[in-house]
Amino acid sequence: MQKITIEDLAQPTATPDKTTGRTLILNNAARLFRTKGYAATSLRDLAAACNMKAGSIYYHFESKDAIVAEVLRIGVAQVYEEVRRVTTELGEQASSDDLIYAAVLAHLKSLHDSIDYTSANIRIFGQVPPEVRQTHLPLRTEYEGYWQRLIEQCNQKGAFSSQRNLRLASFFLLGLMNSTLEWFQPNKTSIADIGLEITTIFIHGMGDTVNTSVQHSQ
Amino acid sequence: MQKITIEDLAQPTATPDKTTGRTLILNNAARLFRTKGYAATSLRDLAAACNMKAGSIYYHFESKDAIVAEVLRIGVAQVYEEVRRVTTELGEQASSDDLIYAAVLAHLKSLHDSIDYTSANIRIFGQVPPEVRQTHLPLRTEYEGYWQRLIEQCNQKGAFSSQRNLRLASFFLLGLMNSTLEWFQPNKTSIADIGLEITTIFIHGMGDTVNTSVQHSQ
DNA sequence: GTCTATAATATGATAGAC
DNA sequence: GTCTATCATATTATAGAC
Repeated sequence: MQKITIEDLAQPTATPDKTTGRTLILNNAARLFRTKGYAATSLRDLAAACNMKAGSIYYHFESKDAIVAEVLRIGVAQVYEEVRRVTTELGEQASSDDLIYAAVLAHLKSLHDSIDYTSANIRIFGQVPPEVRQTHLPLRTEYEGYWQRLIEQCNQKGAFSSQRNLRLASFFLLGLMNSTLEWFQPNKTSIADIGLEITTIFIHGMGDTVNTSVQHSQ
Repeated sequence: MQKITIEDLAQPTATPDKTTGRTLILNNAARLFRTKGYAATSLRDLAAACNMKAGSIYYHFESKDAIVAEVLRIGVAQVYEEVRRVTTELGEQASSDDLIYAAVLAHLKSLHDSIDYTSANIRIFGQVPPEVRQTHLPLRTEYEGYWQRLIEQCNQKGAFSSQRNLRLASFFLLGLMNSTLEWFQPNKTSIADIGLEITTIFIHGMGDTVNTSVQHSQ
């Protein structure tokens, strides 16, 4: 569980800082949706944040719904791609501890690297117009399924007690990781430390008397 | 960990079904805020759900902010009171396993009993006007502190490895429990089973080879 | 305790100049 | 690619009848 460090996680799909029209609008939209909510973010607010006027936005997007749909998509796609990348890189023969730790760290790092998009996704998913939500749902479900299969793979390697409910376990782990968006403070504990703590508790629990889970895989 | 069952948890402060003015407005407001968000819920929507006209709401509340402030307060207070009640009832000499299981079950049951209020609280907290949020924050922080002290008590009884970060642990447990609001389906797994699974994983982890955590405390 | 009517303002979206 | 101006509609909140 020490092979992958936070420096090893590249950022091929990280949010670009480009200040051109479309990307600028999306970045500001993600931030405003996250902080103010979907309905409370007016196109005048958004335009002002981009140093534009409201009418100009319609050159780049056909509607407010089109903007929020793209913000939602990016919020999942960034994380999904990164988690898939590091787990694929580890390969089939990796240990369960290594797989889970790498996936947890990739999810957490990506989540906080693109925090405006990922936090907006989680916060406003339930608020967007039903058509937008229905269009977005399959991508969410697909990513949840990716984690379910990851947990099942680890189970088949004998990593878990047969008493555990695997469907619940993947919901627990995702919910736990995503909740970091609401309380994480960079100056208190690093993402790498939080990832290690989450992995350790998930596999061994709070009461584990083994020295640490890091030494576990050595 | 078998002493407390889901039937033992009374509901002294559960949301009343009264259809009188003020309570009717609050119940409908909680439901609409939860499903549509804060800004997207208009006072016309709310009045229509109460079979009223928009103007009539101002007889019961002085503003939309006053309504949402009360919805937020109830969302935390219901859960807080119930968790405090069952942990106080168990007393100081209870085992760590019993304490955590009872608190987890009380939190989960209360969360889903008053789901419109609790889910609204979690979903719209970040969207309400800053003054409302600041007024509500101390109650949230106090409840989080209650869990931190509970975890610390269990730690002093020797329940946890000294390697674990107790501050993170309470955030993990709260985030994990609250995430059930987004995916819980009553026909798949009961709240009691989810509570047992959460407690077991939190204390012993997914890889625990002990038969079950229930037999643990016998 | 609920109604109607209305004031004052904000919203998403469009049309057409530059 | 951005602007101004505007349409049609929706919003919170108030005043006063019943």
